[in-house]
Amino acid sequence: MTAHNHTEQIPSAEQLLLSRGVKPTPQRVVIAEYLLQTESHPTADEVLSAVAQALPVALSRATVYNTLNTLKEAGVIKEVLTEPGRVRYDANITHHHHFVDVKTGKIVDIPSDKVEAIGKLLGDQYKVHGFQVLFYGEVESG
Amino acid sequence: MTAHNHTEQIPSAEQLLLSRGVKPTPQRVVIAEYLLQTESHPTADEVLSAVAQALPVALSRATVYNTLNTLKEAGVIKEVLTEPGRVRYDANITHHHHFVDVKTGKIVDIPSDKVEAIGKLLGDQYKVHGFQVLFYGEVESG
DNA sequence: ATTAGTGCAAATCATTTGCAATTAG
DNA sequence: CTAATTGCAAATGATTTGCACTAAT
Repeated sequence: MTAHNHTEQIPSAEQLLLSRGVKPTPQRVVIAEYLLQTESHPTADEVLSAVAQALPVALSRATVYNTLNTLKEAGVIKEVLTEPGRVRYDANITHHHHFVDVKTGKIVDIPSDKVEAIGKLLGDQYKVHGFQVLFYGEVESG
Repeated sequence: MTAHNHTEQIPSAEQLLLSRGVKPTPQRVVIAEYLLQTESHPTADEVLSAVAQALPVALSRATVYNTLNTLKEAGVIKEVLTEPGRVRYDANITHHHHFVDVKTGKIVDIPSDKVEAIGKLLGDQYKVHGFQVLFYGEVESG
């Protein structure tokens, strides 16, 4: 039950970009909208093909990369490293972790509070600024 | 106080390869030896330049990649993903985690038992086969 | 007009692959 | 001789960059 009624509480992608100091060009808005509504942790290429589809505007590969980097630097999205050779993106910028379903390859967000305790497990010779957990396993379909 | 006396308890790289069913060619032995004695989590390129140095044998980039893949598949080494775009390698094949020192970029191994508890933190809708923690912070120099 | 942003094509970087030459059994 | 391994160079895939073009102030 996530918020997608008609009385739209979610800030528009455009407002989000503005609030982060990123000029909301049509390309950027479309990419941000796509990332905000998917849970698929897409690569740059996946963003391009998904967005090239229902396309209200032309979009080049270079712009996808530019935009992803701009959004990342502005804190609108995060990089996710799960496999060698490609970067995935996630519009969930809350501190959280990932679970890779080894059967389907699906990547599921795991909220931070589930694994919060981790930050305290290392001795005090380590100052932990943050951490990132990548789980591998299977998610119950039900 | 790790084992590096002269009464060498450590199996030779050659024996290690044999025990894993990998034919110990000179190139493979040299690469394995290098990985076994470093804690630097090198990339393929770093392996190449390090080994090209004190070189008892010629070595091409392709062979470095071939060997790293062979050793990985044989379970002699592990991949470590800490940054986009490149793979690092670790001859520590015990189940463990990593700590990236944000000041120096150094990557330190964290033994599994320090964070063991993590596997149990998710609810039972997740069957956790394994997990990988990447810490960011600072290590006390002392 | 000036500046930021886009798109194309070329460049770069890490990695892989095809294939001929080399080595080991 | 046969099979596996190496090395070179070309190919590939992801990402970046140079630069001319366009849009917005």
